[in-house]
Amino acid sequence: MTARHARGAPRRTTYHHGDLRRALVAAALELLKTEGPDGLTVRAAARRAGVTHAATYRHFPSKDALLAAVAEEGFHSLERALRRSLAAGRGPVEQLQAMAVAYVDFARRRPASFRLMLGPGAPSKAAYPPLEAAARATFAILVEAIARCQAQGRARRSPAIRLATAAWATMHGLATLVADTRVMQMKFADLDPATLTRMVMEDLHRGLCGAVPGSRTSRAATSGGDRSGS
Amino acid sequence: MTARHARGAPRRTTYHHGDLRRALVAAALELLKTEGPDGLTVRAAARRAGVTHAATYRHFPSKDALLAAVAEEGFHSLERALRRSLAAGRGPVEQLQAMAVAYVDFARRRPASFRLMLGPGAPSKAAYPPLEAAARATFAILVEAIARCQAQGRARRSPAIRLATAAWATMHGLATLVADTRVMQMKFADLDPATLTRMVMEDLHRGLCGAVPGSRTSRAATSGGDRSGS
DNA sequence: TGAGCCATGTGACCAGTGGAAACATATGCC
DNA sequence: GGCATATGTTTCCACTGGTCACATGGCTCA
Repeated sequence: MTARHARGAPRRTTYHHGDLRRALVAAALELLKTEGPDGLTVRAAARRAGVTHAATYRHFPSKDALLAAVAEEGFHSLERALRRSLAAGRGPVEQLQAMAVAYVDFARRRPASFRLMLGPGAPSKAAYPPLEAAARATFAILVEAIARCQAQGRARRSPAIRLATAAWATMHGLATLVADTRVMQMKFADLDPATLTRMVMEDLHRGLCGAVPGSRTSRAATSGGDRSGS
Repeated sequence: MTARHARGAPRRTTYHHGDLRRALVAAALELLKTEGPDGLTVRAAARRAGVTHAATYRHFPSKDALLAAVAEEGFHSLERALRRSLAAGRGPVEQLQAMAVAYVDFARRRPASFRLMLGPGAPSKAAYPPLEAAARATFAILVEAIARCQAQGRARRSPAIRLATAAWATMHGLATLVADTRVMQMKFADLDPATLTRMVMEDLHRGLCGAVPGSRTSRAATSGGDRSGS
């Protein structure tokens, strides 16, 4: 029997597929969304594309390479989402907030993709230049937004990289928490992620303790805060 | 041939192992540290314990259960580390900072364990009550530290859970970035993680933009930031 | 002291995985 | 028209997590 085509795979009449590479990436992405990371196997993707699993290796040297292509697609999606969100905010600070919301929302909507792109098992960007490029382009938007915030004049003497790291770590941490719902131990589950993100970014922006007009200015924190005795 | 004992596994003379369960967890942990997550297979762990892979299933119903035991051990380690760090700081804010450093440092020292405990593929805590308990005990330390910060009087009107989330998201985000070194795109790699963590937590504490005496107060951010149009 | 139960370990097996190699087919270029 | 070559198929491999029948021997109890 030839090419046992699984359900969903349009019966192929021609011997050659035509655009198998794209089809494989699409199939893999679909599997990732519907079945999760464990469901994404080379064989399943090939089956879905109506092709033998070995055919995959004509287009990708390894499973990792296929994953890299899927991750790349994910970065493009994320980049588009970030750009869209950017249009919403008026000032740079609002823009950064909106981007954080979009970032976290991406992690919520497509957790498996998010993990594939930024999680532990992610394909090495060094090994796949296009993936690296896609990732870089995506993060550039973020970095620029942060830079604009600083340019706005409210940045402290801290070097840019430091503030950027704080912002990036915070939103990435939130996104990770949201993507891996199982870590939702601190019961903020009743808040929708967008609201949560907006709040946390606001906290980050204002600072955890100080900066509330009317409240006592946080002197202890600003000057040599370290040695404030117990 | 009986019990092909791999290198490192002490030749067993007795038929029964004696304490196989513990040995398996230790072997798995060791594999995790040395070979990474991919190297941690049931068969490899069993081999290292000087036992057939099937013997594993006398003590753990599945690989996942073994992983859960390893993760549990990880939480105990993390808990000890956090408690130690706690002793270092004088005030509650310094304590929180120290704990963040310890948390991130754990992620750096034992990235594979960290991922197993808190990453995407982590065993479901619902399925393994001891694991859940260990995790809960660990996070309790964190939550208490944050609560102490608030009790200190510098907390804003924000509900506790909100500030805790911000702090937790930030340090977890940092730890994640550190554990998955591949994401180190924003080139802060030249900073050692501890310094980086201390800095970021300080930023979180002070706020990204405000709280600098002499600079303009961030009016725009404090009032009605939420209902920015569209 | 002895018998046997039963926890524990073994060996053989299964389906499924990622990957390699040899073979088959069709497409496009000369 | 003919053939090189890109693309897909078959078949095989080592390995994985998991199951099952069987082997072993430490423990309890008569």
